[in-house]
Amino acid sequence: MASDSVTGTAADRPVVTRFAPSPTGFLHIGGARTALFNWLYARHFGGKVLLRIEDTDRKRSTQEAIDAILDGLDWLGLDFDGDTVFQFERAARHAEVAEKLLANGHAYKCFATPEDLEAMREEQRAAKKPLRYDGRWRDRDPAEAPEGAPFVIRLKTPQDGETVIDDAVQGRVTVKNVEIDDYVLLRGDGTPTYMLAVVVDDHDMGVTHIVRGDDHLNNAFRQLPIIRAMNALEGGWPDPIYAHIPLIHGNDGAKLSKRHGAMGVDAYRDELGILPDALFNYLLRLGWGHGDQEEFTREEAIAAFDLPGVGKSPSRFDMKKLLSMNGNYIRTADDAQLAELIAPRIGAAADVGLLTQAMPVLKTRARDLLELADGAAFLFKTRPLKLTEQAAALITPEARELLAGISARLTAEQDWTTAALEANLKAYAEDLGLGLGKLAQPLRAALTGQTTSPGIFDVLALLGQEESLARINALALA
RNA sequence: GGCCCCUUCGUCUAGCGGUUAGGACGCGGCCCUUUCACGGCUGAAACACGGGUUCGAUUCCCGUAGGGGUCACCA
Repeated sequence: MASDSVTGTAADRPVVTRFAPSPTGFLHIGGARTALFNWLYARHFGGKVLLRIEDTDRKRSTQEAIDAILDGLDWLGLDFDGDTVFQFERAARHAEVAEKLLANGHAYKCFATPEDLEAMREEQRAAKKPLRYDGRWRDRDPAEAPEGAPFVIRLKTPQDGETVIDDAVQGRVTVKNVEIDDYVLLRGDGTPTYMLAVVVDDHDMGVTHIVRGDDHLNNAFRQLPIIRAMNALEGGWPDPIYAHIPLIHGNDGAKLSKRHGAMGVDAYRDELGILPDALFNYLLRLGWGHGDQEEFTREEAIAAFDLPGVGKSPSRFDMKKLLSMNGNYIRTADDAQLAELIAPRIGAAADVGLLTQAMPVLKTRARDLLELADGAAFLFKTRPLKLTEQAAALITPEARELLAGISARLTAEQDWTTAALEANLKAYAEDLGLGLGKLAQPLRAALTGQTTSPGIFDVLALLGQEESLARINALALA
């Protein structure tokens, strides 16, 4: 079973997961899915999900990015427990741990300059040897360093044996300890590196399960020695359970490009008109499966989600499928809510009441909010309507004559309902010995300016008698 | 290059020694139909390759190939 199951202790504690983005940009698709999986896992087991902003890179971290990430998470409906932790504020605690490691022989001062190290790497490259710190100060007496020379603190990692991680997603992974070099814990200016900060914060926050992208799998082997050293020193530092989830690639198999996932989730909302539930569901199914089920409510997702269902191979982002799923969600979404969502996209003329009324026939025709707004636009067009090229082509002299006939009948129509309108015009078509299509298409062009629209009787009913007749008469033969 | 990970239809996935290899997106056809959609039915489409293990491999093991990740005083 488990190698030296220090992991057993973390498994016995109530689940605590965390999402730890670095605020150097928006919340992208990969980050959103990592957040989602952490959230789902904690919710499934009745545990907690914590949020930590990894802002120790002062040059690249921005408030805008923090706001964008928080906003994106909120939009997706992912809520976090406890207060948000800002990593930079904890620098003193990180340094404290580094000092403790140093004082107890688990770390040491390294006086090598960046130039020394670059030269070292250059040699290694030339010799085609692995690039890694060679431990030149590991066993050297600090007294040999020039007086007052700057130094960093490096972790003294084990040199023999191997480290085994039973990853909840990747399975058992083994790395020889010689592969892990003595990396930097505390920089020359006394600030902590990421490698130190994550470990200390995860411990202090009580994180039991670390669910993150598998680009961090190698890091786990570097972080474990800190945990083990601290555990040896003061106890209470059990190995966490690791779950390294595969990354998401673009649909060409390469890294996410600007066209797809590299956009922030806010762009999915604002520029693509994606519903949060749809993105939630799509992301859930990207890299995770549960039998044949494709659609999940949040409750179902929480009930069904677990790590064994996460696949081990990277997945490609497929916009087509996202759109298809989004269309499914639009079709089942509340009419009034959809109306509120698209009204701003239509403009000042938009009327939420009318939009809500029209929504049942509009929403089967859209996969995203932009299409939905486009589809609704005819309702608010002002006369004279601008016809599309295809629509204009339908308005032949014969069609104008038909429109005149239709106008006469509809002017006399007392019962302006879809059913009555349908009966009326079908009878008319029959009287003329024409297929309904012969009437419907010119009528559609006159009413909407387009060749495609919801059912023609729905359009008439929605537009109302007065507006419908005005649009028809504008093109009917006088 | 070293190390680590991955490999079922084009894509997301189900499968956890014996299945006509299932579903979804996309694609083709048919039906519905006033257009476009929706919906229904239906078709084409996959176990990367080579060795083992086994009565039997998509499934277990080892290679090969391909893909990805990672090698900072960045996170």
